[in-house]
Amino acid sequence: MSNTELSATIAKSIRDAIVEGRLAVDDRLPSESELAEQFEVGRSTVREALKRLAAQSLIRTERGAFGGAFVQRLSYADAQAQHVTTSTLLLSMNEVSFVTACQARFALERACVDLACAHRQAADLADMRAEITRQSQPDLSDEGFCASDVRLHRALVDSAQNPVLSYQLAGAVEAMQPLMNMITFSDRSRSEITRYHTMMVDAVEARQPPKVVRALECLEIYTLELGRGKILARKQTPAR
Amino acid sequence: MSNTELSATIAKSIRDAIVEGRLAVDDRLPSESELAEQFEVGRSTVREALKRLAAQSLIRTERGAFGGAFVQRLSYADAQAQHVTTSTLLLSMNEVSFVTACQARFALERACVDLACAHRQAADLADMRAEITRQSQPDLSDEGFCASDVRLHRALVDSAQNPVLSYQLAGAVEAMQPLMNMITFSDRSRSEITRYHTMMVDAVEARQPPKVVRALECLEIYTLELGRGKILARKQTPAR
DNA sequence: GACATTTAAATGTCAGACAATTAGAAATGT
DNA sequence: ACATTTCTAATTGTCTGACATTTAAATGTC
Repeated sequence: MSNTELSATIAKSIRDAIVEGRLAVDDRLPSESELAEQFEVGRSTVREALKRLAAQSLIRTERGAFGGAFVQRLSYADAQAQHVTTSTLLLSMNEVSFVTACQARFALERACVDLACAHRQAADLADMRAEITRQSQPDLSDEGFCASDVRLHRALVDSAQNPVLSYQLAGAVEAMQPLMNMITFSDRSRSEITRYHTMMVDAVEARQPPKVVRALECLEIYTLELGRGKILARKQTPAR
Repeated sequence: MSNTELSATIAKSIRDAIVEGRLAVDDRLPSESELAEQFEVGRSTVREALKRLAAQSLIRTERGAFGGAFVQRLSYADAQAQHVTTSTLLLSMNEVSFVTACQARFALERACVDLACAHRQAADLADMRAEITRQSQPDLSDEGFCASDVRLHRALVDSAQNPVLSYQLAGAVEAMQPLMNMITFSDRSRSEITRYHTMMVDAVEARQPPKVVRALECLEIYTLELGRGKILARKQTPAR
């Protein structure tokens, strides 16, 4: 306790006030000088605390007269961005096997199948079909293929029309992209994947959850197969 | 672009270096003074940037000679803590209906059923049964009941033996707790919930995924029913 | 060789200054 | 009366220099 830095303590104090609702969205915090007085610290210490909160999208700051720090409404987009960053780093900095990550990813994705079949709109289907078309272009780079893959799965998740679910799943799916980028896709594997994608979207359109699940399972098995040969020598501690 | 603060730019620059692997785990960053020179800014600006990174658990700082800022390995625990905070705030600061949140939560939880049945250990079952026993104590407070509920579901998720899945799901489940805490549990509803919990654990022990799913569905329906009457007047913007 | 002391490097904190930004008030012009 | 410009005050952003604190390593002492 004695070792804790003041700026961390102050950040925690303010964060608690926000989490517990004592500070509501768009409320203005006291100015930096006032906070410095209240907490009996220097202004720079307060500023470090505020930067910590800003890094978590808990506050935003505005300059000028009547500016200051305001409690920020955490948007789905911000929350998802943070989730993606965290998940990506977690995967890249720990010895996570390709199998474990893949298993988790597809298990999670299956979570949206029932709702997707129930609530999918024409626009969702169009989005997904558009990505499948893009994936069939022969001049698409590997990165482009992976990016399109992510967008397709993202569209599947969104078709459940549940923003909370989208936030959770899209984060998980996007975090897998760097791992997928390690795989080079031959013409053959591309067409195989696209075939499963088509199966999947057809089943969503037909509102047949078990068929969607089956397509996803095919994809999972095939992805694992593609990843198997791949050297899983991860790069997180390259030398020494 | 012209409006971006220097400390944010510097933080982004270092964050990119970490994400792209140019800085590996436990690498030491240059000292604050050296960074200040390199980026041609004052030391306080560098410090604000470092605090932003520290808030995301991307670095840790050590004091004293040969101290400094080190790239930190993001642990599952840290990642999950961040996920819980983010998810909780997302739910508390946006107009998310109880139904939407509940739907997402149970859809996600179903994602671990197959793996849980396949890989559950005796210890997992023991953990879950222990929580059920605790929930049957009549002198347990509502908060205690909810906390035990979270631990039970957490144990279910962990029994899949997939840390990536645990991280994702545990975050989602824990984030729902504040919403659940709004419900007061009568003796009758407690015993009803405990009954479903027992069904669920029995099915996991018997390795019968469909039965687990059915128990979870019962729980979801019953939870929704309990939440329905509840005033869903959310507190995020109490008075204007 | 074991223990105590000193030293140097680094972060943590503070105070004071100034620049940049911005909304609103005041002044000015028509 | 209204529009435009200028001024003003509040606030964040940045820099500088100072000092306190912490810590590992170097040095000294027995």
